[in-house]
Amino acid sequence: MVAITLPDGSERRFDGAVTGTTVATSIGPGLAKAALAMKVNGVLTDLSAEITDDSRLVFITRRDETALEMIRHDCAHVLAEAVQALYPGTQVTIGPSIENGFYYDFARNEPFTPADFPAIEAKMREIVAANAPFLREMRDRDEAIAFFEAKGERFKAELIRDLPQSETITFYSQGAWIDLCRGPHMRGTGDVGTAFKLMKVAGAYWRGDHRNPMLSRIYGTAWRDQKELDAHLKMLEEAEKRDHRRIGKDMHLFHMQEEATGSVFWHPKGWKLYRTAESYMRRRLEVAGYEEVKTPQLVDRALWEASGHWDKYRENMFQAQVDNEDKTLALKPMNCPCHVLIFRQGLRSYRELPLRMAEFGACHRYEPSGALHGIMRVRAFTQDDAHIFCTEAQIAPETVRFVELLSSIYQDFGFESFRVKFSDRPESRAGTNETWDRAEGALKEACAAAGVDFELNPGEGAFYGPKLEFVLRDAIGRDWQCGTLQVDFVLPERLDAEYVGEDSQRHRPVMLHRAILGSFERFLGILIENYAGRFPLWLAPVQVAVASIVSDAEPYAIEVATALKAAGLAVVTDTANIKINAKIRDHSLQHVPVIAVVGRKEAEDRTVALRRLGVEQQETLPLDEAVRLLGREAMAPDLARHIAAK
RNA sequence: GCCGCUUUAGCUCAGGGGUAGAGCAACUGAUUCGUAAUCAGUAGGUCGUAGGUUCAAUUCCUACAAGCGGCACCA
Repeated sequence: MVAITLPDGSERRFDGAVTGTTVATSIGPGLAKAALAMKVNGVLTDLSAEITDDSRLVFITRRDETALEMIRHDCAHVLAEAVQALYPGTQVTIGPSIENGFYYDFARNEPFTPADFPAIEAKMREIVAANAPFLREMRDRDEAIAFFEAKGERFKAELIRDLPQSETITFYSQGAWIDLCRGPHMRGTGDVGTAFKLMKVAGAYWRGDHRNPMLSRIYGTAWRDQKELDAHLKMLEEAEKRDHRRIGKDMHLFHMQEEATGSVFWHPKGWKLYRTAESYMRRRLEVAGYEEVKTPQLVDRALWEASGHWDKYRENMFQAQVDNEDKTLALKPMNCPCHVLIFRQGLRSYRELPLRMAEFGACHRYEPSGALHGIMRVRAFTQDDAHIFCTEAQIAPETVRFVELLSSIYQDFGFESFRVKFSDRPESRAGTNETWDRAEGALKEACAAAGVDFELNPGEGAFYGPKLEFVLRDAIGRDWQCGTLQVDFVLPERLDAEYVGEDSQRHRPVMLHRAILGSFERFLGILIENYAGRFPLWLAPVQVAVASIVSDAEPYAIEVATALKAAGLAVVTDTANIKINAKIRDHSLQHVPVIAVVGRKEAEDRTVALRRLGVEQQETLPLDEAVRLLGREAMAPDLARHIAAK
């Protein structure tokens, strides 16, 4: 007797072992048709699996999030079958479901191109239409290895060899095609449906290791139905319009060119945006108890040797020599060693701790060519860097303060939520295990105190200490690390930083490396994408466009612009001899938040007609009132709060 | 760095072995027109760079560079 408990609490009894299919059929034909898989006591399982003991059972239907993952996984199998049917000799490797879709890595001498997609997709549709059932079978380990080796599938054979001995080897077949797979799968290839599309090809290293051969990866997207697929494709199209490289060009914010690969040429408007962000950060840091410094770009290699960078990081450093001097200098890739040098000037007291030393530090790193990406990943960038010299006991309270500051700043820039990753000790590291235990422990405690929910990111810490990474997303869902906080017991030791404690003895301070924006370049790139170029008034590089309707209003337009500029606003004056419709269009396309229109009427009445970006409705105000209003609205959020609090 | 793709006017893109074309932008002129494109005209290109094949290359081939999509990297 097997008792099955359903989510509504009802129970059904069966004489013996029973499959999910049988249970579903016993409940009703609707469910029998809709059930794609099931969860038995919380474990996702094939519908055809036998249930031998009393169990809680939940059926998975197409509406469930889990079903979407299964559709994608199954679709990867369908892709693999199609590819092997069309391109004999292609070896299969792995093909998981991922966010929005799936991929499959193939080993083939000639890589795939998007031109192959129509044929592959057509074959996939045939396979789906055939609706072959997914059949699970267990195999003996050695037999499974022999099976794949006989077929020339050496990657699959390698996978099985590396599975733990205890692992059951399961295969799934769909018609004549069979693959090593842990499962589970839906009932048959027909359940995949037709709402899928192959998206792109890419090279990918076997098992993610650059020493391994490169495989040919095909990415696809798959959804429950055509409507969802269309919505996703539409979303991607929209996201493309938010691309910071596109907007940077259209809005004349910056450009990049071959003569300075990986460096940004900031144009006047982009630099204005940059400076707005910088001034804001400078105020926030000052209020938060930081002291700003500036340290050299070029520093003797001796310092980098002492800090450990020469050993661990040299290949990423730009070096410089001078003809008649026998010295090697390096462009700083980080600011920390220089900050320690400032800390070491004079004898420090425990009374000075925590000492928060900030720098908008311009750094150069030789990033691999393939890593460069617009202004998000560059070779020359400016960090909103700071180092907090403190005692071990101060790690937790300083982390809490930092997280609060970061959250408030992200909110001011329009980011309501962000992800936090906790990266612990990497394989290649400095410092003893005991030191790492202490550092990781302190940081974890601090996270608890600050109420930070983090995902663990094992082995990804800096060589000198564990770190928190604050991650923001770009328009198409790529993650970028912006903020960071890193605990460092190593560098103070290496560079011999010390302070005199209450006990009159000398002690090592701990260093917290921390950044909020990360780099201005990356953060502004994400900011551009987040706002799609439609910045709030305080950030907009051009805040008001004053547009005249007739040339009679030109002198007044200039007067209006002058008054707005005097109030601190960034203004362009448009007195060109073109129609007001065209001016509205031009400035709207430039995402200017406010257009102040002046014609004869406004010139006579000494008013302006304000039009907000994308809003047809206008508001006509006396000039002085408009200046006051916009001046107030354009205030940075921290200053606005200050005024509001009064 | 690795795999693939791309590179033609300021921008977006078409073209193709016989030395280039559109729209928008720019410039000139007309127009003074009230909230997302006024009309007409003019000018604008070593077809990424360097080699090679050819009577002839921007087009075909090779190398390099940069960009794009991934992978690896991101101290």
